Amino acid sequence: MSNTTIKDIARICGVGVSTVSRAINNHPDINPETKKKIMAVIEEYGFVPNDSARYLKRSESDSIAFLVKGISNPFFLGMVRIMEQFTQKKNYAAILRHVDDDQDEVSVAQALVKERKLKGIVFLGGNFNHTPESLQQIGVPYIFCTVGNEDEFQMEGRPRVRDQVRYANVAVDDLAESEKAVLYLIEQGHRHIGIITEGLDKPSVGQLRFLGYQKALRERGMAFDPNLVYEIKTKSAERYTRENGYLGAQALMRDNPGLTAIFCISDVIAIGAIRAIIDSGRKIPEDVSVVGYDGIDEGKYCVPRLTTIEQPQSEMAEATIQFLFDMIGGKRQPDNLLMPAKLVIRESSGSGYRPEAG
Amino acid sequence: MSNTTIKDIARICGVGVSTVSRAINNHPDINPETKKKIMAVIEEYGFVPNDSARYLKRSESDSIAFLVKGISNPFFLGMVRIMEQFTQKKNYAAILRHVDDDQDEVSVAQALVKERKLKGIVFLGGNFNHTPESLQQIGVPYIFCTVGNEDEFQMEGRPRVRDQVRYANVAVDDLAESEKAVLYLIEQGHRHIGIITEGLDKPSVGQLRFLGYQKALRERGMAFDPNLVYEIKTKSAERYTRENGYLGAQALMRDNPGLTAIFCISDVIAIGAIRAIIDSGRKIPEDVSVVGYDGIDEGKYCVPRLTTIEQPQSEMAEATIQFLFDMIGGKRQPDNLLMPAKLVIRESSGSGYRPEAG
DNA sequence: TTGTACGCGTTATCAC
DNA sequence: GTGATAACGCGTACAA
Repeated sequence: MSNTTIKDIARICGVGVSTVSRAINNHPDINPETKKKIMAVIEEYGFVPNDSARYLKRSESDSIAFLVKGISNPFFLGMVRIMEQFTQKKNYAAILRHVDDDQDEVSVAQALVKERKLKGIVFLGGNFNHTPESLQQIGVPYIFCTVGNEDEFQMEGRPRVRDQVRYANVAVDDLAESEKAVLYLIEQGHRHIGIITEGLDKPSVGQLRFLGYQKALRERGMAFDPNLVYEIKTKSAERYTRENGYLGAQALMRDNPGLTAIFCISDVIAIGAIRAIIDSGRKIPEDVSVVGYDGIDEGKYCVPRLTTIEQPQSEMAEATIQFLFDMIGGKRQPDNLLMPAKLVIRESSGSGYRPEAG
Repeated sequence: MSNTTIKDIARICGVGVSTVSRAINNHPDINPETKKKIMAVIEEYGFVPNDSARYLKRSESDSIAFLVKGISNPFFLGMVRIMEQFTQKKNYAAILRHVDDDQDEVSVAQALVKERKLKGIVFLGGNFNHTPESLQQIGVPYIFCTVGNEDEFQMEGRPRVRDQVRYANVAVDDLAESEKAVLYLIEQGHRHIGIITEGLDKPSVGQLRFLGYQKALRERGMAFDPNLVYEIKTKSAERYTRENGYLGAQALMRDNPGLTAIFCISDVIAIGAIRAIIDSGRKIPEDVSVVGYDGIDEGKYCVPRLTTIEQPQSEMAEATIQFLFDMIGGKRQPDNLLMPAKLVIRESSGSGYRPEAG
C-alpha cells in the first residue's frame, strides 16, 4: 500500500509519532536504538513522508528557486549549474523548475513562495512583460537574469516598470552588443548585411538586437534596407532553430544578390544559416560572412567555426546568485547590472571587400 | 504581506472560507455576485492559495509526472513535449521534473506520488539500476523510456530485475542498432573502425553500444583491436560532449594510422570528432567516415551532415504515453517494447576502400 | 527520552 | 447559496 503514514509507522513500532518524526529528521534527542528500529520498519514498509504536509507545517526553509522560461536552452542550463553549486555552498536548497512559454513565471513564483517558503528567486530567460503589481506581490527577493531588458523597448509612452518597482536585473546589453557585431562587419567592408531576427512587433531580445543592427548602420551612414531583414514568424514556441536560420538565409540570398554578410540574433540560427549558404554553393567567409550571438559550445565545433557575441555565462551566473544572496541578507538593493559580452572572431567571418563586378 | 490565507480573504469579504474556496475552484453552487466580489479582493491582496495545503487535502488527482534524468538533453525534451500534449488531451495534468545525476529517480517518484497523488510516471533517461523492492514501492503504474536497458548487460550472474518485477520499458535496442551501424561501415569496406564510447565498466548505454560494435566485428570475422577503442572517462556528469568527441578522435587518429572510420555512441560526440578530423587535415568522408547515434537536429545541419542511427523520437514518445495510460486504465500489463531505429546515411560516411599504399 | 495534542491552509461534508 | 467543521499528514511545543 502506498498510503502509509507516520502514524502507521508509529503504531507498528509501538512509539509516538513524534519519535518517528525525530528519527526521520535526524533529531538529536532520540535513543539510537529506538531510531534504528524505526528506520528498519520505515525501510520495510517503504514509507515516504508526504512533502505537502512537511512544507505546510514548516514556517520557513532555506531554499531558493530557479525558474527557467522556455525549455531546453543549453545556455541557461549551464548557468543554473553554476548557481546551484553556489547555493549548495550557502547551505540552501535549490529548486529548479521549468516554466512553459504560455505560463506566467511570476505566478509560478508566487505559488512556489507560498508552497515552499522560498527565500529568493532567480528568473532565467523569457521577456520582461510583468506588471509592477505582480512583482510587488512576490514577497521575497528576486532577480532577473538574461531576461529581455525593458529599458530600450519602444514602449509607446508607457511608463517603465523599473521606475515603479526596483527589481534586480543581470543581463548583457543586447542592443549595444549586437551593434558591436554589426560595426565589426561594416569595418570588414561589408555593405550589404542581412539580419535574421524575430519578435520585432513586441518587446523581446530579438527586437533589441535588431535595434542594435539599425543603430550600427545609422552610425556609419549606411541606409537601412528592409529587404535585408528576415523576420522569423513561426507560430510555435521555438523560434531559435536551425531550420529558421536555414530558411532565413535562403530568403535573404534570394532577395539580395549583393549580400555579403548575415548577422543572426542567435548562434543556433546562425548554424542553420551557414548550412543554407553552403548548400547554395557559396563559400564562408569568402562569399558570405556569418556572425551569431550567444557563444554556445556548438559554435566552437561547427564547420566553419562561428564568429559570435559571446555572453559571459559563468560571470553572469556568479554575479546573479551573489546578488540574490546579498539581497536576501539585506546587504544590497535591487539594481540593474549590465555585463560586458565579447566579440569572438572565428572562421565564419572575413573581409567584405569584393573584386567587384558591377 | 505574503502570508495571506483563505481565512484572511474570507474575513475581509465577510463570508465563510468555504465560499472563498468555491470561488477559487469555480464551483457551481455560488452566487455570481459573491464570487465577483471575492475575486476582486483576492486580486487586490494578491492572494495565492498554498499548493501544499491543496495537495494535502486532495485525495486523488488526475496527473502524471515526467522525470527526466540528466539535465538538458534535447532529445528527451522533444519527447516530453509530445507526451505532455497527449496527457493534456486525456485531461490529465502533466508534471515535469528534472532529476539530478546523483539523485535516485525512484525516490523522487515515490515522494511525488505521495505529494501529488500521481496516477502514473514516465522515467526518461539515465540507466537502469534499481532494486525490485524500490520499484514495487512506487505504487502507481510507471514506465521507463530511453533508459539503458538491463537485459544485455554483463550482470555477473545477478538475477535480472525484469524476472522479479514486471516493469514497462520502451527503448531502442541499443546493442542491435549500433551493430547495424558498424555492419554498415564494414560493408563500405572499412577495416579499421574506431569507437568513441563511455561507461564500459558499468551497465550503461555506452556499454551496450560498445557490445554491438564488438558483435558486428565478430560477425564479419574481424579481429577486435583494443587500440581502436577510446573510452571517455571524464569524472564530470557530462560525458556526451563535443569536447570529448574531439579528444577521442584525436587520440584514435594518433594511435591508428590505418583508421578509416569512427563510430561514436552519440551525435554530439560525433560532431566533436568531425571537427578534430578536419583540423588534422583529413577529409570526411574521403579519409575518415563518421557515424553517430541519436538523430538530433544538429546532425542534419552540420558540415558535413552526419550519418547516424536515428531513434524514432515521436513514435517512442507516443508508444510510451499510450502504454502508460493503458496501464492506468488496467487495459495492459507492463511489458518490454523495443522500437526500431533507422540508419540514416548522410554526408559524413562513405566508402572505406583505399587505393592502398602499404 | 518519549508521547499527546494542536495547528499549518485547504477542500469536502454536512447542516442551515 | 452559504457557513461551520472535520479531515489531509506532518512537526513541534509541552507535558510526562
